[in-house]
Amino acid sequence: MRRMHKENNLTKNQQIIFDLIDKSPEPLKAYSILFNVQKKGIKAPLQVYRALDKLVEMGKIHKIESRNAFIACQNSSCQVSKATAFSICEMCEKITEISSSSLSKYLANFKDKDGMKYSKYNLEFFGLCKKCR
Amino acid sequence: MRRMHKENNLTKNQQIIFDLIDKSPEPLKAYSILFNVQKKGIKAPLQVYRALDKLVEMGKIHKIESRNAFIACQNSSCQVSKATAFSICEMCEKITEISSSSLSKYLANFKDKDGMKYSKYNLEFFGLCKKCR
DNA sequence: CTTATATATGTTATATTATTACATATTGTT
DNA sequence: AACAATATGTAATAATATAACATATATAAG
Repeated sequence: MRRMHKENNLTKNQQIIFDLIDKSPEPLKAYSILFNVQKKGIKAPLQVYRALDKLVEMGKIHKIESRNAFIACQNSSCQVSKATAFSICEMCEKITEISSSSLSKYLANFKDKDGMKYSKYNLEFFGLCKKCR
Repeated sequence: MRRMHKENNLTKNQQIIFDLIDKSPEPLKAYSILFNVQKKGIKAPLQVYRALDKLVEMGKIHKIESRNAFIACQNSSCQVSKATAFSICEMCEKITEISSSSLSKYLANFKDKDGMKYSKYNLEFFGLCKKCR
């Protein structure tokens, strides 16, 4: 290996796994990722989960919590993901990252009754997409 | 058993599991629930998951997706839960249901770029609670 | 360049979370 | 009483995720 992570470069495993997720039209699950990268030498679940953790941390991908699946960041790529919102079609499972500045402003400034402000949030909307309606 | 679910009554297993979650100060995980209700005759994971599914469907409890844990509804109890928001302390894991009419109004009326409106949402905020700050 | 430290990888085993499949029982309705 | 719908019981297994430990590579400091 030439070098590891200078600046924001990805390591070998991270790159392999990011590429797969990034070119996928739909969110991928950890073991489906594992299956798809075995030919590239990634053999164990832990290797996948470690790369996923780092990629999430960097904001390159997001986890769709209600689906245990991972999707490449579709917004301001490569930023740390502290504020995520997704649209999920309950029929066809099409999942899209929502990019709405009014929504993100509203949520970033939201304070609860005790005045607690939050450093991070994840929002998942459910409904029917155009096709499925 | 005398009767099952007339009106909104819970069945035997649902009641046992709801009572446990309702009196718990913190969200409970499925297998911790299972362990705690084995003395009451509920022996298998599936019995727990089935009751949990129904209770979520009825809005008596909510699932905290990022934690795979279940919490009793703390808002308008016993309504179908289509709109949920939680506050999660990343230090002590204290989790609270957020009850803010402005937030719920904002989200219930949110439309994305394509004009898509949603029938359901789940929002999880992360930060540090009062004690942990 | 060499050493130290942090980060990444490889590997095995195992823990945790959730569902499939099938049989039986109870409820509410006709 | 007969039926359909819902709930329960049980065993097996699938799917998701982490612990523990060894090795390798990268970056920073001397």
